Amino acid sequence: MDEKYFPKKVEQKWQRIWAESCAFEAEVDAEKPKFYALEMLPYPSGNLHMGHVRNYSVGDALTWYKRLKGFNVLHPFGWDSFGQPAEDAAVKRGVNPREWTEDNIVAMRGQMQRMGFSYDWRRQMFAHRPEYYKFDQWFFLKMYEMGLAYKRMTQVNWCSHDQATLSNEQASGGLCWRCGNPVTKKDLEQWFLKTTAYTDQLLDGLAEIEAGWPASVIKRQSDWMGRSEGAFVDFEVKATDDSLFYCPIVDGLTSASDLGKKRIRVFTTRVDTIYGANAIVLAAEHPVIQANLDTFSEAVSEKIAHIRVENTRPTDHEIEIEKDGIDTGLAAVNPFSGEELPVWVGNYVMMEYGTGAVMSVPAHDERDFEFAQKFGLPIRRVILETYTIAEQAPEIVDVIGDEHERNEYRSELRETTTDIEEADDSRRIRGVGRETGATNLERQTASAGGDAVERRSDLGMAVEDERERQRSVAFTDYGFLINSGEWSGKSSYDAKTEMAARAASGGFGEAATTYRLRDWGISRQRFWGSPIPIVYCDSCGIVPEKYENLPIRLPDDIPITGTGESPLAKVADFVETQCPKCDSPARRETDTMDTFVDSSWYFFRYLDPSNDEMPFDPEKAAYWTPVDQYIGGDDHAVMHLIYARFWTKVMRDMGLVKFDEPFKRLLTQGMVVGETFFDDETGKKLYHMPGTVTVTRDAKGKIASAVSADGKPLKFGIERMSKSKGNGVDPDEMVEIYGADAARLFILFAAPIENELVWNEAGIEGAVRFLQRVWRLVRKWEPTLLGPPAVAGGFTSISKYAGEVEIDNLQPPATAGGSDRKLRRKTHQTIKRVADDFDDLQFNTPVAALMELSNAIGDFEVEPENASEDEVAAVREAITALTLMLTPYAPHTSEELFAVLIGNDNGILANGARFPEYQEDLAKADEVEIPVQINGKLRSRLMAQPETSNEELEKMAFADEKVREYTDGKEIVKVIVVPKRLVNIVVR
RNA sequence: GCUGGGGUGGCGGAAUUGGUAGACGCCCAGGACUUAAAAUCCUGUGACCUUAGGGUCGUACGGGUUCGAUUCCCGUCCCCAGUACCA
Repeated sequence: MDEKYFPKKVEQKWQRIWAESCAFEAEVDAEKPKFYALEMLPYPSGNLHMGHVRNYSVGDALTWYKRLKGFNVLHPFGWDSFGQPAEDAAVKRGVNPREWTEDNIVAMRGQMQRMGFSYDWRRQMFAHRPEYYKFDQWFFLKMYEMGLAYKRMTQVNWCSHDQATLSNEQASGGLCWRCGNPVTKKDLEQWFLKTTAYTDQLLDGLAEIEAGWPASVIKRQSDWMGRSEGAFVDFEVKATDDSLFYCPIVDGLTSASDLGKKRIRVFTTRVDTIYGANAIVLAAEHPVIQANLDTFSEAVSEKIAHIRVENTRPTDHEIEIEKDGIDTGLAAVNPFSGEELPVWVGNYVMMEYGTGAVMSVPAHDERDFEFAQKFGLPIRRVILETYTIAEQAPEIVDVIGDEHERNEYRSELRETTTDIEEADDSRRIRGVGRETGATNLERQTASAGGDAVERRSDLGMAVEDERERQRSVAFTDYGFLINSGEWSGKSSYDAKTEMAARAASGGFGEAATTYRLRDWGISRQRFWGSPIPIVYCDSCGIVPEKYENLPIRLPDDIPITGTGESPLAKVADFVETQCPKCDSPARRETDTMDTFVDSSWYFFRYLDPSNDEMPFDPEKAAYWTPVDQYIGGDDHAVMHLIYARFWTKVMRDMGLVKFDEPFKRLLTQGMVVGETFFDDETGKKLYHMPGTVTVTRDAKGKIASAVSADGKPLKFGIERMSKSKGNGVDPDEMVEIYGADAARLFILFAAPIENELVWNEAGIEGAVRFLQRVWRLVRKWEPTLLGPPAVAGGFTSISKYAGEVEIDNLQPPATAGGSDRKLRRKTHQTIKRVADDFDDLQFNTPVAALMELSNAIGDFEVEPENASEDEVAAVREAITALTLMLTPYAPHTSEELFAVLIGNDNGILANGARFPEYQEDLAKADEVEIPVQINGKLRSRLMAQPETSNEELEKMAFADEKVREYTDGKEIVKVIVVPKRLVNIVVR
């Protein structure tokens, strides 16, 4: 073995051996448990950035671990290679999108391979190649047959200057990203996939995967789909001149009963507040408004037109839009109270959600409150909060609310009530025998030590102020109904359900559920995507292509200008075709599919990448899928992960797969950010590489000033690392300077995987140092180490490449208690820690454990030349285990060291080696340290056998000199002994 | 605003889920080796006090529960992320 560790040499050697031995190629093998490890596929921008490296380093570490644990691991890679950047490059530089994409893939694959990631490259998929997008089209046709793909009019962002459709990002701020002209909305016919047909399944399925997914992702998906349970309520409309009023009957929005009544339907989640309604507010686009525009006064019509125009303006998220609206002069009757309410148009009501009409209840809804205040509408309170009620009925307090609220009340109730009852309804708790109600302020005063009587008199004013403040905002919680006719006195929470039922039985509404999730618009007026396989025929209409005509190929060479409608529309060869039904001349659809289509099912293509008939063989899918672990950035928490889940459910309904959820477990890794320095004169950004920037820092480690190599002061900040930001560390450079193993080790050690990672150069140097230390250790012991490997589990089954290697199952040395015994204990404790952490998907803490083990080997008192057989055995076991466990972080280095250990250069780790086995009897400590506390303060420590009884420990504690100091002459109140943990003596 | 997640040394972060707070690494300081430097190795490294044995404080802040709280409960402040008038 080389005296020094040369990462580059080692890495190139093992990358070659792995490739030659096809080490990472996996096939279906019913005998072995499978593990499908998947990382989100990248867009081939041309450069790997550190975010990618982090993502693939985690995935690869897990892959190595599972492989060493004996799983048949599938670890594939592919390219999300359709999409806008290729078209932008074509526009800007006149390059061919296909060539540009292919070149980028070649460059990035080279970078990936230099990092040494263990992929089965045979299974690589490319979204932009016809062999793949053929099946995008295949799925589209299937969904069309299933009624899940349909076409309808919708609005797109449109730049009339460039004659181009724009994505929301390209139209941000309401201006075209290219020419800066204002963006308008344009109606276009677009294809949609019916994701809404699966909304409930997508929501309910979250429960199935909840345990394996980050809570934040589950939450965001659930919010995105936005299920709200509530009720529809129909309000009868009255106009001053009824004969002029026209109520179009629109499904779900309005209704006309047999009595000829004209009704507007509102959606509300809080029917219980309906007695507090002061108006009905409609969206400007509401059909009832639009149908009756001529009956309104000119001022009203103008205002409505104005609101409508304002609504189409793309909104800037930062600015809160001021409430606006107008009274139409129409009236509507509250079906519960019989009260007549004015009908308004309001800019805060959206046509796209619910029914485009709301009942305005200012006392109990913040938006309605704001609206009522602005226009001087009456505000009537119909719910009182629980506390106020409690004063009237002091025996029983019902608390209805979320977990947090209930906790808050529960802890207060403990002080003031004799009994707490947890009701069956998990949302409620009930305190019995409560003394008094109290406001927040009173409770705080009380807990600060105020006397009850004094509190009431002295703080009376303050309490009133507090109550007044509460009246000045909308009260949106549940409570008890007042001013609500026959419902007064009821709990509003219960009334909500009962009132919805009343609406249904009275024929003026029903319980209803609405969703935020819309159908998925997949049409893109772009070139670089899968063509939608549809033909328009003058006689047959919309005709799906025949399966045998797939793939509908993209033309090879077409001018791309970035303006005008879909570029494909300009290619006559593409557009002109024959009707698949009647063979007469017809036109092709020229829109292409959203690239999210490609990423919705790519992970199934890996299972069967060259299948020409089907997207994949269902039998192969039955073995490999679902994905056991998916890893990627949380920027895909919503769209991609909902679409992929939707696609899976559709495939299940098509009979291709037999499960509901594609990803059992999801890991979202945090961003990699870097300190970025700006040269003020040139505007250039620099990443802080050694020697390029001199930095001074303040006491907190924050940058105080930065100076470039040539002495110029620089500006600085922290930004996401990427090529486009100009602050990306180039992975190739990392590999060149430090080696791939060190880069991977550092990136996994530096922070928990879900945290943001601030890249710093000193840290990676630490990783190199650690690898060098391990290298030196092995070299130091090398003369004594040759022979069969020395750890149980190390080598059970060995592949054809490496040859058979015997297991050397060491027995614990007879002379327990020496330094060898200590090292063996550390070795086995480490094995347990590392395996447990990997199983928990923790990648930073095992490194610390491995460093400790390596330090322990380094601290071994005996030199190799004087070591006894047992001592050599202990060291050999420790080094063998260390090397094996280091593999997921530094596979090249581990292979090289392992080859030294066993004298076999064939790549044993990649070809059948096993993770070391933890042996409990060896890990067990001979002695444990027992801290002794007096009144909870640490005063002394005892050494004891782990099996020492509680009584014995107590006796030992009292015998301790230091303990005596604190206990002599004191009364012993209590002694707590926690076995193997501690002794706490309470004295007075 | 709302929702979710957080707040532990100079820094990244540990802590068996209620039981010795600060593992491991980085930075920094001192020492050994060297003609010298680099590399390497050793020592120290939460704060304050100290009679050198230790003592006191310390996990954003204020309370509570407990023999014991970074961990559980309540309140306050701050940071990050998501979201945006979703009725």
